[in-house]
Order: sequence, then structure tokens, then C-alpha cells
Amino acid sequence: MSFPIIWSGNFYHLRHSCSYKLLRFQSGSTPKILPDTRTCNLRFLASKAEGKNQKSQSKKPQNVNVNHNDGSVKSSSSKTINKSELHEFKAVQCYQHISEKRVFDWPAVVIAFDIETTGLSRQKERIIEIALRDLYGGKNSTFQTLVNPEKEVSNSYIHGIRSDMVNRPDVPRFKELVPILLQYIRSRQTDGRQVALFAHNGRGFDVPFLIHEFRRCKVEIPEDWLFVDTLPLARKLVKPDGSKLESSKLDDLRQYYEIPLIGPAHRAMQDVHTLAYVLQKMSYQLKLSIPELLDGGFRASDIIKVAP
DNA sequence: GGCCCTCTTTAGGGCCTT
Repeated sequence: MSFPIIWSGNFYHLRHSCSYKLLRFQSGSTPKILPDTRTCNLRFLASKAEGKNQKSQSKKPQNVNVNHNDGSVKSSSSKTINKSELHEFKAVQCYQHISEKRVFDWPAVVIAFDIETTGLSRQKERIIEIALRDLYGGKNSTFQTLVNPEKEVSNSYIHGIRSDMVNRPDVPRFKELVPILLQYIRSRQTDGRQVALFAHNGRGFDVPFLIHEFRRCKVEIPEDWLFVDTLPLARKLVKPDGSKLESSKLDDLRQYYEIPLIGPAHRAMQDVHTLAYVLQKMSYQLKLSIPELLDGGFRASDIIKVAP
């Protein structure tokens, strides 16, 4: 099984099944996942020569629902795809039929996730936003919500999430989010497949943060959740001249791979988008199959044993 | 705080995450 081919196929799914969800919580009622209606258009630009060879399907604007999730209403925006991106999309189309045949061979549910927090200390700070994306795609492949930290947000300059956006009764606290999160992950585990949750610097930041939030709710993270940190993968990357990359930051990786920025910067779902594409690029460059990626995975209990 | 790298391993500095 060739991972790069499957991954390219997945690239197709990323573009065609993106659906953001805004989790709204009403005190005393069952939380509901509501679709967001705002959209932005991905418009393809093609030269005349390219346009002649382009199939009609690829010429159609690709609609991507965008949920800024900041409580404000913003007008639709337009994302222009340049020539190199168009070339990549065309390559993806070549693999589409392969992916559709092999997609059920995926050994695991691959989910990219990211959190925004009130700071860096897992003991003192709290999660204020979480976003997940099932890279397989499909209906409800994305999940995103703000989280009420029940404390002041002092680092809004990082992510743009202000206290008044999250410290409100209609934003769920983490303990109210836990059962929904567990159910969402379970809903992605069709046929009892292994779930693998990818995060950049996940071992050092996201997963320990999740562990502490779950602990506060007196809930253990399921043992069948396998986490994979993409930071060690990034540190293995080398340039064509053999030298290492100057930086392994997620945004620097995005720029290195010339991945366009989609959505508001420094928000959880935007970073999930970036991670999804960076992961695709890195796995291709490092020639890593899905099982090889999962070999580097770890459980929440592995971290707890090291740093209780 | 974990991981990586080096002027290292009996250590220390820097990266990466918000």
C-alpha cells in the first residue's frame, strides 16, 4: 500500500468534503452541532493551455464553508488558487479513482487537531478552542468549538479570542464538551478502526493540555486514542541541498511547502487545515506509510507515566 | 515540559506549543 498515493487521494477529500461545524451549547439543554452557512469560493486560475486540458469539474468553484467562530459575522471571501496549486490539484485528480478504491483500506482514522489556550502552562491555563478534522473527509469531518475557560483570557494578541467571546453561558465549559468530544471521535471510528490524533508538538503541548482538562472533569482519555506528534517528523526534513530546515514551526512549514493560508490566522481550525496539508507533504517527502506514522504514536497513559 | 543538538551524557541552551 503506497501511502503517498492514498494521501494524495485524501487531499481530494480534504477539498471536497470540508464542512465546519459550530458547536452551540445552551444551558440546561442538549448541545447541538449546527451547520454554519457562510462560504468562501476557491476559484481556479488556469492559463489557456491548462484550461483546454482541464476537465469541467475542476473549473467549477469549490465552495468551502467557513466558520470564523468568533461570534462575528463576516462577509464571504474569495481564495485564489495559483498555478502551482492548480498543478497540484490536477495531480490529485489523477489519484482520485485510486483513493476511492483504497480508502476503505485505511488502517486508522486519521484526525488532525489543535487547541487554543489561555497560555502555555497546562496547570494554570485552560483550553478556549478546539478543532478536529478527519482527514478521510466525509460528512461531519470537522468539529470546532470555543470553550468557556471560566477565567480571563490574557493572550488574545496570539489568537484573537477575547474573554467576552468565551466567558459566556452559551459557550460550553470543557466538562460539558467532554462527552460530545468522546462521541464525535467514536462516530469517526467506523468499523472499530484505530483512531490516530495528529497535532504539531502534540507530545509537548496539546496532549498534556488535554490530559489535564480531562482530569479536571474526572474522565480519562480513552486508551485506544493514539496520538502522533508531527514536530519530530518536521525535524527530520531536509532541503534539496541536504541541509535541515531553519524552523519547524507549523507556519514556517506551511510557507516552506507554499501552502496557502485559509481562514483566520492563529485559530484552531486554521492550524488544523495547515497541519493537514503539511502532514501530507511531510509524509510524502519522508516516504512514510500510515503504519509507519502510527509507529511513532503514543497513548495518553504514556505521558502520564512520565509526567504525572 | 519534552525533545534535540552540541562546546554532551555527572549539562545546558534552544525550539515548539498558547
